[in-house]
Amino acid sequence: MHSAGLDHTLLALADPTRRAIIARLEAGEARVTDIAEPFSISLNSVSKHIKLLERADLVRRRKVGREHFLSFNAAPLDEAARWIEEKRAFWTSRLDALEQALLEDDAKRKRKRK
Amino acid sequence: MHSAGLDHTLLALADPTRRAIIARLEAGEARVTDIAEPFSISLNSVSKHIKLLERADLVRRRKVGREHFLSFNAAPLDEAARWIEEKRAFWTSRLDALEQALLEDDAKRKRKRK
DNA sequence: CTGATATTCACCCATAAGGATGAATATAGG
DNA sequence: CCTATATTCATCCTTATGGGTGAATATCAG
Repeated sequence: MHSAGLDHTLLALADPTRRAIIARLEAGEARVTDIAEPFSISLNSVSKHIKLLERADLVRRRKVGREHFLSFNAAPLDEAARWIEEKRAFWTSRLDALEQALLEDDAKRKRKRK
Repeated sequence: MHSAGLDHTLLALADPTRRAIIARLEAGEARVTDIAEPFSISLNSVSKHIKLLERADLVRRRKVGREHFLSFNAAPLDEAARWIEEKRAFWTSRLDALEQALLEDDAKRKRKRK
């Protein structure tokens, strides 16, 4: 299976703290300390969340001296979006088919009634 | 935070076995045994995977006698797709801005050269 | 060199995931 | 009633999350 990347991406997104970190990075690069500031958890815990995000390649790290600047990388979202949209498309077509069936049924009833 | 649903949805999707189960359900309703058949893991393990999918409301159960018919419910995908697409959109606009900057830079260089 | 700052590393803890096995429950079919 | 089938429940094991604390490392500022 070619799904390890997708596994890591979806798992990384399946946590509110990590989604908040990503949202924070939309405002631009940030250091670990900056990212940790709004959260009530320890700096260490945030560091671990960042590690999971890096494993999924959703976050990139640029070291300058003792500071680590993190940035968001949206590329892995493509595969995730593709998978989800494929399932949604399938379901939409299903619903369309159901609607079609209902319309045909309706038409049949009308024909009978006349 | 209103994210428990999203947490469950993304976590449920972050496993190849569960994604395969969903793919299987595209072919229509299936019993637990039917779903477990292609996998090399125990029936019990599959039962647990289904439970996670049900927690995320991605799978619905219809009991008929001793048989449980599972079906796919795409509704939770909407919220997941919305979140991901929002981040992708942000990033796309970013890339557009970068491209714009590069084009302007290019134009400037051309002007200088003439 | 010394002290402060930025991060991680090494552990510890609790809980959950993912797997297995064996027993329990419910129902279908003689 | 009896047996086979469909599924779950109760455990157990291993590994991974998500959190914490304290020490180690690296770098900046005097």
